[in-house]
Amino acid sequence: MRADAQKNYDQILGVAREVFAADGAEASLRDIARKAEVGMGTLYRHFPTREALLEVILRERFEALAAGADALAEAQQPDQALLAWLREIIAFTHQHSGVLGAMAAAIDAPESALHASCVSLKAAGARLLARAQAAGTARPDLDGVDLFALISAMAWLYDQPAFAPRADHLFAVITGAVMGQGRA
Amino acid sequence: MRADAQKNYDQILGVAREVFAADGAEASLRDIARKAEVGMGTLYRHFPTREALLEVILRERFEALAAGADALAEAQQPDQALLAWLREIIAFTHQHSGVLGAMAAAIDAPESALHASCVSLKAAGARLLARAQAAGTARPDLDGVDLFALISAMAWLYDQPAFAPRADHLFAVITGAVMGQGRA
DNA sequence: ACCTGAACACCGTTCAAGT
DNA sequence: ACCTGAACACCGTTCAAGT
Repeated sequence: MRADAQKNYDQILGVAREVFAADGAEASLRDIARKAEVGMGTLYRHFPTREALLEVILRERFEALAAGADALAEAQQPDQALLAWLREIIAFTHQHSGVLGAMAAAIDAPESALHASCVSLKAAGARLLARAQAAGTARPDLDGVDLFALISAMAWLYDQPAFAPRADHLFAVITGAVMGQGRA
Repeated sequence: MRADAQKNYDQILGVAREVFAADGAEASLRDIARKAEVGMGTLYRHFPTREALLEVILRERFEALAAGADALAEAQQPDQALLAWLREIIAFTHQHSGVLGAMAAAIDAPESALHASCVSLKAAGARLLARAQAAGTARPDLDGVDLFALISAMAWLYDQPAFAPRADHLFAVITGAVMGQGRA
């Protein structure tokens, strides 16, 4: 890559990190270009879609979450590992509002730049879920998509100001249902 | 109201019903004004906010749902009444995508035109919940806001194309948790 | 190669001017 | 009183023109 192109690429990425963190996944791309001091065409050249930009920013976090799933599986009981991982992923989405909405849209869209991340994150969760199910500590009638959907729904709850104060409690209710401990 | 004003009011309302049903609660107001063949100012004169327009359109449905809650309480066992009402409200939101997101935002906003509807709907659900709790067939650690939050989250799941095929199943999982039957 | 910024087609909201 | 539609400040996306 040419030196000036590399500089613009880095500049856009740095600004986008801040703006997405502040405004969520629906943040203004124009605003990002403006703050990065590049033309709109430059932003589009480097990142043809919003998803492409999000993907680069979130990739390492996704990889860490997927790796974390396997580490937890090694270290803890099946149900505790699943629960700990759910806490991790929710803590992550909590700082990136709307990201799981974008992920949900990318699950069925193979052409989306976020698709691969969705699939591997879903698979990481599905492995933990299957392990807990084999141990009899998770509902057997859930699959990877169900788990992803429930995670997304919980992330959505955390994003709503009216519900955020109760979101930790609702997390416990929903994960309780996943663990088959609805009466806990 | 002047005759021409009344005519415009009715026209806007009729068009808005269709457009909101087709495009969801975030539908373009400009599009509504255009299809109703009125100027933007006319739309704003009659409905100063998007919420005001939504409220008029949804009010009778909300009232029916609140009345339905009391009718169910008369007719059925506490847990069955609550479950049947949850089905009703989800069926309703299913046809009006995004409406519960708008409702969630209005819960903590007394100035919103949707606020009163939120409160009465929340109260209707809370009555059914309290009755089931008293009978020992619903988790005692949930309140009206929690129930509203879970309903909203389920409506959000139905609105996501990737999750919609599993939404009925996830409805069963979540309501199972409310009923304290996570292991069902 | 790569960049810029205007152009285009949208949006919500306001308001001067008309009847 | 009430209505209209242009104006303003945004947005995402594209593309001719520049270096």
